[in-house]
Amino acid sequence: MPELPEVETVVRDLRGPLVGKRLAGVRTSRKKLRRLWSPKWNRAVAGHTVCSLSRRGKWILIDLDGPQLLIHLGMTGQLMVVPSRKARQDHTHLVFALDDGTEELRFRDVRRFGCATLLADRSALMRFFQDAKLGPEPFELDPVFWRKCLQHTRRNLKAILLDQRVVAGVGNIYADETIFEARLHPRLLGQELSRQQAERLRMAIVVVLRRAIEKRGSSIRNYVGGSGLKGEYQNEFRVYGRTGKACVRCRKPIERIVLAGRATHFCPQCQKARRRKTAV
DNA sequence: ATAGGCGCCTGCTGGC
DNA sequence: TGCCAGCAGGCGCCTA
Repeated sequence: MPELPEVETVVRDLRGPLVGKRLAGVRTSRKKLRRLWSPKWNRAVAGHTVCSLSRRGKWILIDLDGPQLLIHLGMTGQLMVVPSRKARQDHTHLVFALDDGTEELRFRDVRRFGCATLLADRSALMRFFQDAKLGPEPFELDPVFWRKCLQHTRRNLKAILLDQRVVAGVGNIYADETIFEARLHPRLLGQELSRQQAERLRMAIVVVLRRAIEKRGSSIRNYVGGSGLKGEYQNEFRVYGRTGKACVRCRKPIERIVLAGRATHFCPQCQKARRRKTAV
């Protein structure tokens, strides 16, 4: 479910119900997440107030006015504030009681590819992202840096867009939609792009992600934002999940291949395999 | 440097 | 109808 637009939607939805609230206590399930929640963090969190919520790539950052709570939703993670009386759904791994305990913040993750971790302060947070070599936000992607990432690599466009060190937040859906928007073939190599094509791709990322955020992300399967409202961008997919269906531009059937180990959808007519030979 | 494969998990769908 | 392979929005690790 969660790529950048979905994570951004969750963060926006949760600001209202969460900012200013005090975390009273933490309860954990026995099942282990990818990065195990350490019991000693329970005390480190208790009594702290949520100062702000933000997003970095696909990470959710909860600033506890000192300690930094970091959550990644993986493939199936959900984060929501609900009345405590409401029955806990299966696969709820972390529960933070809020204020007087009438409400709680719940982290639920069916496949447990997500994780939650606590860092001591902002500088630890900086170090965390540095160690991960997390790339820039798509909306602040410097054209010169971007070109450098493409110029000398023999990786294909799909692999490059999925690489969080190049640009943070793009996943499988938005990679396909972005490459279609730029009218490039996903199998093209970074080094094969002309300067204009590289710039077209960079702008396509921004266009696609902005639009997806406007539509509150994509709800395929059962994704809902932090408020329980569904996303609508799935109704605007032009290639993702449309194998065999007519291209919205040229009516040719959309094809599905595997690149970088992931299902990849594209229009064989609109997205040319080879860059046009430039007359020298 | 880079592609490809696997593993981590659970649940749903489509084809037989 | 029932079963099971295949597939799913992420990511880290290993090998060649």
